[in-house]
Amino acid sequence: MGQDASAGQPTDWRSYGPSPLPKILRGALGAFAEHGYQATSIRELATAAELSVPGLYHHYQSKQEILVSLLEIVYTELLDRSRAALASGGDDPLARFDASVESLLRFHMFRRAEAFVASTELRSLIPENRSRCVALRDEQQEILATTICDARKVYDTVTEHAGDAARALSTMCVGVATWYREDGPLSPDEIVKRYLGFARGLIGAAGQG
Amino acid sequence: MGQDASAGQPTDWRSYGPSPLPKILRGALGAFAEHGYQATSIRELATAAELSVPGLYHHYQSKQEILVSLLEIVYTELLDRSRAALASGGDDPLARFDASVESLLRFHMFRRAEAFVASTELRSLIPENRSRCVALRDEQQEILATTICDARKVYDTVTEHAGDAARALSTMCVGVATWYREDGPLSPDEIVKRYLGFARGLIGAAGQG
Amino acid sequence: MGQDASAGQPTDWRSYGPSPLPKILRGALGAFAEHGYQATSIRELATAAELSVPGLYHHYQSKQEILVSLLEIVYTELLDRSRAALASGGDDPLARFDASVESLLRFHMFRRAEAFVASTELRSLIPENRSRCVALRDEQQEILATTICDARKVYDTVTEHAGDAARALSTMCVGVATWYREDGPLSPDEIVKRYLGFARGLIGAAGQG
Amino acid sequence: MGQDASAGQPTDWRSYGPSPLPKILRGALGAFAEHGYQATSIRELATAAELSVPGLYHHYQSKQEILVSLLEIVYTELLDRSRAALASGGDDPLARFDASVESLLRFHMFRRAEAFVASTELRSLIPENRSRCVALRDEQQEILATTICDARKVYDTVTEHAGDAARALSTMCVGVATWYREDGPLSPDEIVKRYLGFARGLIGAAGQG
DNA sequence: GATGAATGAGATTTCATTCAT
DNA sequence: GATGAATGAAATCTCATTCAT
Repeated sequence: MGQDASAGQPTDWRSYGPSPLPKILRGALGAFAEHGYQATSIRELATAAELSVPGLYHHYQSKQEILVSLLEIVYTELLDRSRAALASGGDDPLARFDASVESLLRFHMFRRAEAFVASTELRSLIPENRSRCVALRDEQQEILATTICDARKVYDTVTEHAGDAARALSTMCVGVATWYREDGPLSPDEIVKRYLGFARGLIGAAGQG
Repeated sequence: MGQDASAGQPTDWRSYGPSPLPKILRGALGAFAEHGYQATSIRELATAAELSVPGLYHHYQSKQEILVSLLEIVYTELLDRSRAALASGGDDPLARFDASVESLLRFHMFRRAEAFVASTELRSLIPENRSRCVALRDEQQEILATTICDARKVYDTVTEHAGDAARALSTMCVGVATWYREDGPLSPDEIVKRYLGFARGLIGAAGQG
Repeated sequence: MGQDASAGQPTDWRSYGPSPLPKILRGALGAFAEHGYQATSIRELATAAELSVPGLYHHYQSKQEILVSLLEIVYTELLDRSRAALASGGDDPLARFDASVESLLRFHMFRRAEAFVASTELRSLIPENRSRCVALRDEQQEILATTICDARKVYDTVTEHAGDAARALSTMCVGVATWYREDGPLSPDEIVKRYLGFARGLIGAAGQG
Repeated sequence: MGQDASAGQPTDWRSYGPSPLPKILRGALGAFAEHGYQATSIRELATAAELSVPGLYHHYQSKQEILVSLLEIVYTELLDRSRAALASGGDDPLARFDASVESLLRFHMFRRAEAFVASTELRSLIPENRSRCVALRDEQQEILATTICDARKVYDTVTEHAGDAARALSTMCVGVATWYREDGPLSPDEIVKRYLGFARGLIGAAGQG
């Protein structure tokens, strides 16, 4: 109850299949991750999508539209998973906090390129598109701030500055996308473990739970 | 008392005057911060430097050279200040840790644009230039890792994974450059205070010192 | 009495119903009138015709074919009406001249867009198509030249240079399509009256008839 | 006195040297006259100017700017010559009328391509540029209307509709640019003579002077 | 060092047209 | 006839860079 899939949402926020991006966006993702949006030409995007240049324009009106489409999908998936994680934490504030952080971490490992591009290329969006994506990102961050606040209440540490802590914590987790490699020395589970330690310490809830 | 200048290094790692960049690099910094390296044209750089285009080429051989010159200066200043901060901490491991973090934070506030461009445009360097800059950055991070390790030894928390913690901590502090504004609601001192709290918690040394 | 239809020709060269163009050509006419042939895309033509792009190609083999089809219809209608007008003038040379001019004028008011496009886009036709249309136009102009010549004979003014006069006169009437508006200050009848005055003066037959 | 050149104005409105256009505009003129503005590519313009494409952009910011620059020069020369012609007519209304018409005619013969492009490509200007050129053209036409009015007063023909007559007359003269060839059967002087006949007839002042 | 002029290469985008369904 | 997808060619324009003066 409550964990059954509703309307195509990911049933399990911990499980990651292959990225569900359409071919063009998958190709664009790779190129943007490698050289950045500005340094990626339409030709590269077309090649990556195994299309001619006008073929690409048949699906998207502009390079900018490709970027927004990609980022909206990414931020939406992140938000969906964050919500699912939050819900899975039940009533225990610390469990909810842990789940939120873990979700953020896993996303930045299993959707490494997506997350990396989403954070580095926000600046490449035109204002209108950017604000839509920033809204999604902020909503996600708000979840984190709330769980921090709640967790701190229970363990009677300071409950102030939850927003600052959320931003710091978020930055820390987002940074994982910068260096994580599937074939690196640490397994995702191990990374989650270590970072959860960092995270609890950061909010002043270490040693508990 | 420990503040004596050594070899032209900044006497006080806490004090920031105006950025000592040559005019061309100062202009480039602004442009790169605003639009990114790729999206900035040589003409914009020349205009920002109040120079003609060939005049600019008189000083730097290429756009790439402008970027690498800028980033080397920035990373070098950061490293110098980190070393000075470290030294100012004397023999107390926790003081050394605090100083390292504080130095990192202050740099990302008072050299906001510099730090932002240095981290976002590393990718725009050609491999050879990039590795030189990465080496400087890594050296700075190594300082942090060492202080973490030392601090933990004293407070008998885990001494493993200091590298991970250093990376996480570093990411967190670097992120400050993304949002800090001189006219924002928080003073630099206040930010330092809060983040030092986060930092100590993160490495498991909260409540001490 | 002289108004009997011959071979589907318009009975009355003075009366104008809605333009009898097929839908595709009507749409093309509007687009060509507004932006010109070169600046009009096949997609615009398809949209204007409420057809898909391949649907449009089902009817016409190319953009060029659309243009030539349109222009041939227009020049043919103009020629037909000129002939009808001429015939309606009976044996009176001046009446024949007046009718020719009036017909030309009315066509350039009531088939304003058609006439405008026909004259401005002749140059956009490939040579083969152009020569067919030019032949039709020249035939029309020849009618005018003949009536000028005949009218002058009667009123013993110079009968030379009828070709020049025809061209000048024709240009003058064609120009009406450039500025005439249905909701303008002058009624078609009023315009005809004034221009007939100009025309008679031009050929040296003023004050007569 | 009065015929000496003042400030670079053409001393004699009847005499035409080679067109004083800068090389780029001269090349553009030829191309626009041949294929029209829309059908002329930047590459053709560059080739005609014996420049590379970016070389062309060094001098003009856009294709549109090339067109306006050209048209403004053309309309300005036409207006200057019209004023000079008017002045040369002294106090005699008919002489002033004749001079105005003759000036218009000569311009459309000796600046054939210029005049042709100026009239056919007005529509290719963006509104702002168009209105500037239209203002120049209208001023020229206003001169014609005034002379018509004055001439008619003297010969007690109708003085109404001078604006209509000016437009009709102007159109007629402009049309000369469509067909005039230097190596054609008629000399400029001969054409002027015939068209002056047409013009006087058109305004109802034939047989006089 | 400033200036004006120039360029090869390449950017994004649009074109007319076609084909399988 | 409609549709969606595709493409080679070409459009306008900008880039980093260079050179003579």
